[in-house]
Amino acid sequence: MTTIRDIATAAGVSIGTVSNYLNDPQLVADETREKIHSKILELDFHPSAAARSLKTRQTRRIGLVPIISPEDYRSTDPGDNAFLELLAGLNYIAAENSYSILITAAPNYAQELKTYERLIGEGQVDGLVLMGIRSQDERIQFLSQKNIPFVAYGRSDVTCDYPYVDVDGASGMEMAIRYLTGLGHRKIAYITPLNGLMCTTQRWEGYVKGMADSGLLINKDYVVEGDFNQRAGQMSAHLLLDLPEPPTAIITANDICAFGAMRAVQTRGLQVGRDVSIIGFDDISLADHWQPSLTTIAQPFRKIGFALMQSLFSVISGEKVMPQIMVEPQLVIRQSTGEYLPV
Amino acid sequence: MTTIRDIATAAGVSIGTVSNYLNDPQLVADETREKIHSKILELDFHPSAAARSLKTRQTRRIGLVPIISPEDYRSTDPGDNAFLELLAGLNYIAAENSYSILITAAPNYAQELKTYERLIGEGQVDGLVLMGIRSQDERIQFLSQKNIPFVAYGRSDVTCDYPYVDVDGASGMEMAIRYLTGLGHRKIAYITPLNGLMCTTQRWEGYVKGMADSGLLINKDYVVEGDFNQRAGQMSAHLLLDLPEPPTAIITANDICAFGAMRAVQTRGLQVGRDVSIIGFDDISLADHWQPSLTTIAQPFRKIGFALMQSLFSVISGEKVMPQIMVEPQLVIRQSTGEYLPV
DNA sequence: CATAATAATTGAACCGTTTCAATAGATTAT
DNA sequence: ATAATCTATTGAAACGGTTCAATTATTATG
Repeated sequence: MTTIRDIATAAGVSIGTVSNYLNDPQLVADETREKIHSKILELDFHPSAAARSLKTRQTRRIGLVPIISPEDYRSTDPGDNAFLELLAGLNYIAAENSYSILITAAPNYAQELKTYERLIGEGQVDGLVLMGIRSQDERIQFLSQKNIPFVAYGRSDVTCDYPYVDVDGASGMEMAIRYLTGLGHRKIAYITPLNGLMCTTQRWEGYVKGMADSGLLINKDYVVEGDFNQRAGQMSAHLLLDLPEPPTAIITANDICAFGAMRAVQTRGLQVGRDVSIIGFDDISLADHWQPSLTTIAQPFRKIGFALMQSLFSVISGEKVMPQIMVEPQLVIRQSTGEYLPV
Repeated sequence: MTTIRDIATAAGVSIGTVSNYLNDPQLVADETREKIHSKILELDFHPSAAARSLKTRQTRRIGLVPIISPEDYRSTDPGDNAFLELLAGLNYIAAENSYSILITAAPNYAQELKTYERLIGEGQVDGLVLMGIRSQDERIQFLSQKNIPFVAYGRSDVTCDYPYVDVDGASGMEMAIRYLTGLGHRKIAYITPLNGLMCTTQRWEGYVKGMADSGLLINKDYVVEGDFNQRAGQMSAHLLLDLPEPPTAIITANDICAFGAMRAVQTRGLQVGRDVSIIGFDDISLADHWQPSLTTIAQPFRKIGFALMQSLFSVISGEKVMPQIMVEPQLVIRQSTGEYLPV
């Protein structure tokens, strides 16, 4: 293994000069710079990350902590496709700044905080990205209080102020309802995301406001507590369709859940988009390729990933600003929604 | 920040003893152990990963290098769901051994090897996991030659011997063909994965052997070079169905591709499973929830992740064995395939 | 009882960088 | 000619652990 000492010896300078070259090449004379440069190539030198990090207290790594049990696996609220898009976004900006993403699994929620604490305590990462933000999220309180750099993908109802990037879920819901009422729908059901997640609260507010704005009363029967998977969508849709007066439109927790709901509608011999309109959330790549294609409230995950990483960098660099970015979702209209047809 | 010195002082012992406690508690007397233990809790001490790693040359990190451009993103051949399952598998075993996964994006294939080199050179990771194994994969040659610990998810046609975990794609194809011919199909088309990937070669061998075993000749028109996305499946299926004598069964590159093919079949007013049988590859979670549900050759991604990580650990620990594990895929029969009905 | 063996602890060297005060040499100002 | 300034380089002290030969205390052996 080549060390900075080998380079110094080979180039006939002191290690201090090589270090200068590494960190600020301007500091060394042209001739010396050339000599060091060529020796580095020749001897295939890569400065030790550990030694660097020990001295500078910088790791150029960002931590991400999914919960992974042997069977189950919930990194976050965004589903597979969404999560990977987000990760790609994070990673792309990270790589541009020679950062990497360190993924450390926690076996369950009980170990979660410990894992964050260890990651920071051991100096494994410079900062953290939080996903799947919950109500009264302890992670936010913990990290804020300890003054550890982080960004969250999502707002929370905690007392402290913290940096986040979030999608305006309420506004998305309002758009969806405005669109549906515009099509003549009045019986608009809603399969909610998981209870306890902040996005659930926010979207609910949007649902309430959207219904009120359109002069519609909320029918408790039309609101079903759901989840992010097909099974939940399917079961919830069946519940809704079993009602004496079934809804004519259903807004779901996310696209995957919407697929399940569509399935339920179809197995009853009804036609999605004509008999029942269905709206998803996220706009994963499958939404456009589904049969019929899915109308959905799109979150630009890739860009959210960019924004999260950029925000985290500005937090890490100690700027006094606290990034709090809201992203507007977009309603993408496809075939799963259509005009209300009076029977 | 608490250091080992603080603990030593507080507990009234030398730092050597604290170090012993950290690495092999048996070495220190019961009484001393207790004292150190309580001081560590009290002072919230976490040993610095950098300092440790500098001395021991161990990082307890495993590297993974996806290719991420601002728009595109190909980590590997497995699609979203598959990749996450694999990652969950890796991460779970990693976490059990207090390892983390370090994900570092390379912007393109040209930068790929450099990224691997840097990761190892800087001592960022103890080993690497390779995915999307290609023909004459330079990564394998490079890492083998440099004696860097790694495992690959897939065999390759390189001259050197290396550790891998792989699914027997050929056997999977044979099973699929045996099953289809058993249903009476004789015109069996095949949409291949991306050219250049080793899994493409292996599955092709399985296709050839399977056809031969069933006494069927290979019709060049029935073989279409495909890809892992819906668009490719859709276009390829259209090509096949446009033939004067269209196939009655289509085996596809993966499930997502199969979804595209199903779409093509359906838009022509044909019924999947009756008029045309379709078989996917992977068995992602959607396969079972698709309409009609997809018959597919299942790869147990989660378990493959386990095996990859375990193999990598045995390579890292310097055992003389070279793990080379073959996993049998399984044919999962669902609704997208059915008996051949003579017209 | 002396000696050998065992157990517990210590102290210092070392891992490979960064950092910064000190120095040498060259250039400019007085 | 001397002092002041600037540029390029040096050398040594950190950073926070691990490791291992040396030391001390304790127990077993002949």
